Amino acid sequence: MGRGKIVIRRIDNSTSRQVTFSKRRKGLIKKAKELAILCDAEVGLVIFSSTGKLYEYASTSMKSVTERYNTYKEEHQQLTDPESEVKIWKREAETLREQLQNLQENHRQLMGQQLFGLSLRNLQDLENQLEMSLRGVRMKKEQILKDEIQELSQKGNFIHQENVELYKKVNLIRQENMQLYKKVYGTTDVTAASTNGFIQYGIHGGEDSQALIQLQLSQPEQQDYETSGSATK
Amino acid sequence: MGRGKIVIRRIDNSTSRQVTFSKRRKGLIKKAKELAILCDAEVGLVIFSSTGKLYEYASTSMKSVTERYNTYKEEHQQLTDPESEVKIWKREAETLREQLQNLQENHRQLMGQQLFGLSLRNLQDLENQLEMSLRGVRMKKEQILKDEIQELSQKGNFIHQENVELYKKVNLIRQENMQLYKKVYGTTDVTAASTNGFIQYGIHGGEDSQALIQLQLSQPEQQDYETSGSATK
DNA sequence: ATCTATTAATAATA
DNA sequence: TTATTATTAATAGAT
Repeated sequence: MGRGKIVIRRIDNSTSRQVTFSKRRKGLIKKAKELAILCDAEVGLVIFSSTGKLYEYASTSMKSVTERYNTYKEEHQQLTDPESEVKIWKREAETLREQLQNLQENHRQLMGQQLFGLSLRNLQDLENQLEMSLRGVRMKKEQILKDEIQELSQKGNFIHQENVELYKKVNLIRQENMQLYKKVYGTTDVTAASTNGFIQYGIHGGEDSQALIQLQLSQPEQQDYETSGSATK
Repeated sequence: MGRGKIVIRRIDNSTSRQVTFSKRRKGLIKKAKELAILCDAEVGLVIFSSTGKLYEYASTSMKSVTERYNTYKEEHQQLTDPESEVKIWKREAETLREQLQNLQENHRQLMGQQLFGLSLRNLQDLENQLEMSLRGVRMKKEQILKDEIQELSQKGNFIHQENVELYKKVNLIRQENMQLYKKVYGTTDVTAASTNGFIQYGIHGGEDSQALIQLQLSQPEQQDYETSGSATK
């Protein structure tokens, strides 16, 4: 899965080996995590690099894994030290672990799982909670979309305004042109002028000019789309 | 890297979870082996499935890995007791605290709070999750209600049956009564008997008796309402 | 570290 | 479990 196929044997080049180790170690630990989460498994992983450095991952804790492993293997080992500060930290860990478990149960139920022991009342509460959550999420979603729309709208208005200014200038210049035209050819040939559409381009030029402006506005918006990086992966 | 993208969260469907576990476990162990060989590393991997089955891999041996692991921990934390074990427990607490915080954030979001940093895509996922949860809760609720209805229905049928039996007995006794009546007053006065409605109460007494029975059945159900202690609390 | 062309893993499906 | 295959994910090699 790289620029070329490789054979699975010790990489001789020390640098390459180091680099590959770094990449693959990361990948391995990622996959170990995914397995633990996806399949609700308890995973422990220990890696010593060829230089003797230790890397480890445990879905619960390495202690938990090794203890379970040893129990599973029907062996026993106990290492405890009655140091007082140790006890304090053990208790701290225990407290946290309890909180974690409570939250996990709650969490599962919010995820629609583990609904076994629940009464109708509990389920009703859960349903209400989920509906409220959903409302919150949807409101936030709409908010984002509305903000985006507003931003675009503002930009649109700004550009529209710019265009109006430009049209004013164009009109002025055209009027100047008409004046010059008169001076050069003598009498006013209004029909010729209006046929060229000069007078049409006023600020109060009616519905057509408005439509024209809108049409021109719709083009250059793309560049400023930065909200919600949905394509960012 | 399959037919579709997946989110890394516990797979609900038990069969899918089993299949995925089987595949990914194989993949993980393969990659652990490759890392050990390619990079000359010592690797130990322990996996407990959600059903409690143990799978393991060790590039050398699990004994070697755990021993080296423990040695490393001891060395790296400068011998044992006084401050080092405290550090271990501090780290343990830290790990748990992190897990707790992750779960808490996730939890808050499931509760519809703390939606600030979320992209449209994240919100969409959340919304989907909440909708799925809601479906689960509602299904469970319906299940309970259906079960209750079925239970009541069964009890109803049972009591109905009892009533049918009782009516048979009543009819028999009435017929006996009629016999006695005859014996006492001589000739058969059928009109008097039927006017009292005796013969009407047969097992094949027609639609009316059925309706009557139904009516009487609808009363004494209350006492057996014990599912879902909605009023318990 | 970062960037991609490629290979490898695997999700969905049967 | 195994096999197939369309896709995604990992990563080898290069920068």
